[in-house]
Amino acid sequence: MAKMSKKQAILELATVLFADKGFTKTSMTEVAKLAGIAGATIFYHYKTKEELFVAVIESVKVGVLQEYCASFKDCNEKFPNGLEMLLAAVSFHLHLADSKKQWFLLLRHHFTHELAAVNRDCRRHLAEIYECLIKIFEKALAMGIEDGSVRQLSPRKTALIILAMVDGIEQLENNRLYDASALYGELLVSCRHMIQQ
Amino acid sequence: MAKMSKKQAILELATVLFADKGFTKTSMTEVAKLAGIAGATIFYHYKTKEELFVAVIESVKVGVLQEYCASFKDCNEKFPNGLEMLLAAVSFHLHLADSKKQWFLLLRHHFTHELAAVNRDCRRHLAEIYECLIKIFEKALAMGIEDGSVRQLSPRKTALIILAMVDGIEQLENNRLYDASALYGELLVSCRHMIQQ
DNA sequence: GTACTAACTGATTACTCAGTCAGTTTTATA
DNA sequence: TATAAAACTGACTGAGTAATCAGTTAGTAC
Repeated sequence: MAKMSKKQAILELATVLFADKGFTKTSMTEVAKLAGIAGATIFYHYKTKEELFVAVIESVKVGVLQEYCASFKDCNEKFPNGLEMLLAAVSFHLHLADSKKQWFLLLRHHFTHELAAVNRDCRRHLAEIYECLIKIFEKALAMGIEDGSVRQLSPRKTALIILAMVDGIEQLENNRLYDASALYGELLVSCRHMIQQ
Repeated sequence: MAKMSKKQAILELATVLFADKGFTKTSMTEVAKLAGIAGATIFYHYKTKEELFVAVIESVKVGVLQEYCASFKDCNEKFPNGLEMLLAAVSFHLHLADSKKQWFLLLRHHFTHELAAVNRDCRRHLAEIYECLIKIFEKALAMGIEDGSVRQLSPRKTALIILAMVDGIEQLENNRLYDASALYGELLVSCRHMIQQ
């Protein structure tokens, strides 16, 4: 195992636990125990539990922005048209939500949005994350309208709808009542019909 | 205020609090205080906090099933074709999610699905609720394929996708980052494109 | 009125948790 | 090696928690 600072260990374990069990049911003692440090050490690095949570959200933001920047820079050249770019973006989102389940679990937790309502920093991070997710779709749709592969629609509104749809599918997956991964193919077909000329 | 049994009062207040603050952050003392009864009274009617929660979920199930039965019986006659029926069902879902926010908040809480994984009754109620929501969409789609208003697609899978989409929109609404109600019109148009012939 | 039951309660228990604090260890620097 | 700062810790506190229980009240049948 790579050596890392205790502060970093706290952040990473808190990410796992907050995502898995939620804010309230995760105890600072538990984070400390898993990190192999004294309980009080967490409070040396993070003044309160809430501050730790916001730090976790910030790290998710950094991660999401990195992933998307890496995969969608020079996107104008990479795709034949806007329609194909949008479908690629949806695929990428599904793939990322699978490989980084924790991030998206955290974003969906009720507490995250409750906190965002009263905590500036949390709200800012959340807004930046969502803006990044939406912008990719929006850009693809605008491109598609330009190049004729996408019908006349509001890129912004439709981007929000597609985000909601993809997010809804992931939620379904987490709920375990239905096998959402069996829907990925159908989802892409549906998206295509939804936006194509 | 209408007279009601204390048991009923407990159930209704618990519904509000569980929906609003989640399971963990709602204390039995708080429910009792709001109901104007002694804390121990709750444990006379419901053995544990978990049992109370399951009772709340059950009451949501009863509510959802009633609402949908009332609005979608004789649905074969009420709509010109399957496509229009599906759009009506989507509209109805959006409307219900607005007028009965608590129900859908409860269904989305992480804890609800955690509990469903280990509690038979909770799982059964949840499954019945979702099955009801999906069946309406599925029936409309199957009708639409029959009457030619809907393209060839898997009614079941597409019903799940549409449910996920609608649910995602409502989630967006609750997150308060975006005004999802401004998307309702666009959502219906998107659905139409998605499934029409 | 009496007897019986269901509904209800106040006081208490055993426990968990976020956060504090005084003091110790580690690290960096001179 | 001496000194100061940063990192870390064990022991503790006070507030809040679900659940229990012995006992009280309200309702009903006769």
